[in-house]
Amino acid sequence: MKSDTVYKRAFNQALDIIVAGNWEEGPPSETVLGRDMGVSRTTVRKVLSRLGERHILAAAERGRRTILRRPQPDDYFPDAETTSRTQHVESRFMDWMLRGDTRPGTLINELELARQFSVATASIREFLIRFSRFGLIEKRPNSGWLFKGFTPAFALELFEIRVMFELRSARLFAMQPADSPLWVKLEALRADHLKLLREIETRYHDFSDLDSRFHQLISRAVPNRFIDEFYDVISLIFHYHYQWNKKDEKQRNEAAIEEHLAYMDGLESRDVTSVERACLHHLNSARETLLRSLMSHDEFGKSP
Amino acid sequence: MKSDTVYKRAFNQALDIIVAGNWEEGPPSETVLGRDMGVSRTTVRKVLSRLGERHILAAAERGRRTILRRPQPDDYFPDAETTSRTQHVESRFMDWMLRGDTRPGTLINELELARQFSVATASIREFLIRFSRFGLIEKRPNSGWLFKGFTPAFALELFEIRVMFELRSARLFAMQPADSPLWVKLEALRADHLKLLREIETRYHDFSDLDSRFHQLISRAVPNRFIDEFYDVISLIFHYHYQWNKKDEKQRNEAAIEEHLAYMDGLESRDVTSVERACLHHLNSARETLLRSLMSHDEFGKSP
DNA sequence: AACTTGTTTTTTGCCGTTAAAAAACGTACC
DNA sequence: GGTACGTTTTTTAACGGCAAAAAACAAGTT
Repeated sequence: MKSDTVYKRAFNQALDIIVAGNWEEGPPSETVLGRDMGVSRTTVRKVLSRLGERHILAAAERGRRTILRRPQPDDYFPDAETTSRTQHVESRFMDWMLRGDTRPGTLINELELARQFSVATASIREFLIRFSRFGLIEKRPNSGWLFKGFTPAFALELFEIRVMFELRSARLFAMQPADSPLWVKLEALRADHLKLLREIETRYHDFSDLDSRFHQLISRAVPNRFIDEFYDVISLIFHYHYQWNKKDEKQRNEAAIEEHLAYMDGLESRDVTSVERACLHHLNSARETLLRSLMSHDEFGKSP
Repeated sequence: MKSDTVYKRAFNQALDIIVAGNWEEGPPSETVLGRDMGVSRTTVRKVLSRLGERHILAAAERGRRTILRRPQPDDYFPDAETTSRTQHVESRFMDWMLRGDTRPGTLINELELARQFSVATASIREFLIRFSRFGLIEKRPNSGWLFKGFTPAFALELFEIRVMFELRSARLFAMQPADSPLWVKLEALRADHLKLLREIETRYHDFSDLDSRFHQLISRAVPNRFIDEFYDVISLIFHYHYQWNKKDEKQRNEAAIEEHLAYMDGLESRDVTSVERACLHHLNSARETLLRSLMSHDEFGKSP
């Protein structure tokens, strides 16, 4: 059956809101609550009912509920129970693919994965169909899925497209009118970059988030659904890949921040040539990093 | 349960082979047969067994089966029984989307479509997940799918990418060495274009096939899985779209053939500027055609 | 009339199961 | 040892069903 992670996540979220002291006057209406937490009223009512059972919230009295006590750590549902089946399958699969000794050419067996991840085959199937657009697996009808490998060839093809898309978006960004709100956002992002650079010693893994915010800002200046979709591919690849490859993370990120700053200078100069130069410089070094990491994985982690 | 379309298609295919007179000495071994028809031995045996039941093939005698009679039209399974569930859902959905009065912003209901197409919801779900990469629908978790519409905006975004990819591929094609087999293939394709142009009055719908062969040839010169995948999007869109919009088909195709020929001249000149000019000219007119057709559909077919 | 909460209906997400199809296993023949 | 065919096992494709979550409906309140 369907998992109740939506409810459990919403419940934890409600506890956070109470802790933050936002319900001093009692919670807002069910409808408003549902909108704020992004769930249906059905779920809101389930959350409120549990808050009542646990004596955190008093029963409604003349349409007003009051807070009885401050939530404690053990009121929360554990994190493991708040990740949906879909997320679970995704992370297990990425792990299996990136960390396991899965070699290019391997045939993926739905049934086996289902057993291994303890989910139904349908969940695996749906995931694989969704995942197939990332270009790493390919369907063989009435047979399994072919794993094509997270290989240098994959990285090169990915970056060929990425360069085309990013150059296009960077050029269009530089052509935005001076009063566009994008420039303000870019300045804010520059400030975040500078801040992170000062605190690089301790906060260097926060770069990954900054990186995706930066590239999203550029590419969303003039949106195109196919480019947006492609960025989902990039994000997922980098998300899992960097979770696995921590080597030289600090140096890599420090260098990338400098490249981003130069890239921003280029954009603000509005000079196409310097935009392109800075953009290419950054993407080339990103490609090198990814390639180097794939090679070393091949050499030390996977050879027979 | 699973449909037996694989078997039925294979059976019809076997009848064709017999009619073509290729089994005069009896059929080859089950293994070879399976490889040739692209099915497993299990299916081959089912086919052979039915051929026996219907007295088309005699029982094996000293390892040799012989043909008893020539297959008749009523030996064939009807076409309707040879289309897989997946194909069926695809064509029904495209019809629903393109011909029906489905407006942008409509929420797609899995259950309703399942009932309408008489398939299980899982089949619809899987199709929608696969289809979502075409950028026309978007998932709303725990709710349905949002139909974003086959709108001019969609066509413009599609062509923005198409132009980027095609210019890249055309440039790379023009840079191929003179002894590359691609040039031979291009010449053959040119001949097909000229032939079709001469017989345009009667054979004008054959252009669609020629068009996709031409663009595939160019883009596969230096392959990139993401570009290949994007061409699947283009092919599907054009396949169903032109099935529906027949207006001015002859003139449109005639003009497109001329553009293709100019494009080929550009490629063979190996001059980047002329390649780009011819390529852009063709793509611009293709975009115009699609846009015009979308507009007229909006105006006359769908307005309330 | 817009809002709020209680109740019912519908739809999604997910599992278990079954027939079709593939793959693996076994045996015999040359 | 390789190839051909009979048999068994495994896997995919697709259905029906059930709990979670959303959506629709209903009635009461301000």
